[in-house]
Amino acid sequence: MGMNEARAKVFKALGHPSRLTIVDELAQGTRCVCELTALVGADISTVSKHLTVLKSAGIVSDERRGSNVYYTLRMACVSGFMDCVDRHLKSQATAQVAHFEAVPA
Amino acid sequence: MGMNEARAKVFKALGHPSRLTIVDELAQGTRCVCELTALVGADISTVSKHLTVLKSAGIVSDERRGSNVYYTLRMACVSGFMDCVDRHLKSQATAQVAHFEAVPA
DNA sequence: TTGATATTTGGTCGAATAGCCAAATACCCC
DNA sequence: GGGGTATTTGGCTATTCGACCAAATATCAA
Repeated sequence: MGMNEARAKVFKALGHPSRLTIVDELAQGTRCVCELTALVGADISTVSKHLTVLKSAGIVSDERRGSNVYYTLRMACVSGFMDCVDRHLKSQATAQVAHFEAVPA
Repeated sequence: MGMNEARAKVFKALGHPSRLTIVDELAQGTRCVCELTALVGADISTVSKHLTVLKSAGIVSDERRGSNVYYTLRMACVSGFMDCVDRHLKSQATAQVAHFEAVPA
């Protein structure tokens, strides 16, 4: 797999609202599938597949403990980039407002 | 658009090898569509559509000068995260090798 | 205006994604 | 082993994506 293909796989894995919700939660600590399912609010099989995507991109790891499977965030720097994206989105929103306000009524 | 939907749009836009190639190049400076097309090696209409995706995610901006359109990277922190992803991919590769080597011949 | 170059847009088609349900698997407790 | 809970996997459908080609648009120069 080429350099950019490997990178793209990571970004692609992060490119879904439910998966970002999961990553945000895992940034707080390890969680089991049932907890994440309750959080996301989709079918458990859907959440399981989202977790498979994150895992195969190397963003999370899983570990079975008894009848539960726990997932852990492995790419801590994701949170840092998330902050960067948020700042950017906010500044865009501001620019957008400024643009509208610049149009005479 | 919800918080995580907006974020996801950014990640999704970055989740394609050709678009990462473009972003890497634009990190070096502004480029016209023709330069990026040569770099990516796909049909110019395909590259144009990739640029539309990046632009609508707010990652790049465009500006026409004469008959050319120039694109500029607007989300500088992408490069920082790219480094983080690369470090992660490298450490995974190392772990993978270690895992194989741990298996007796 | 005509012709040439640069870029975007519309159309089509095959591949990939995301969701749900149902079935399979894993583990625990009895 | 059998039943119950947790999770994954397979199958199906609808939607989205990505690539190309062809046509439209924009700019420039003659």
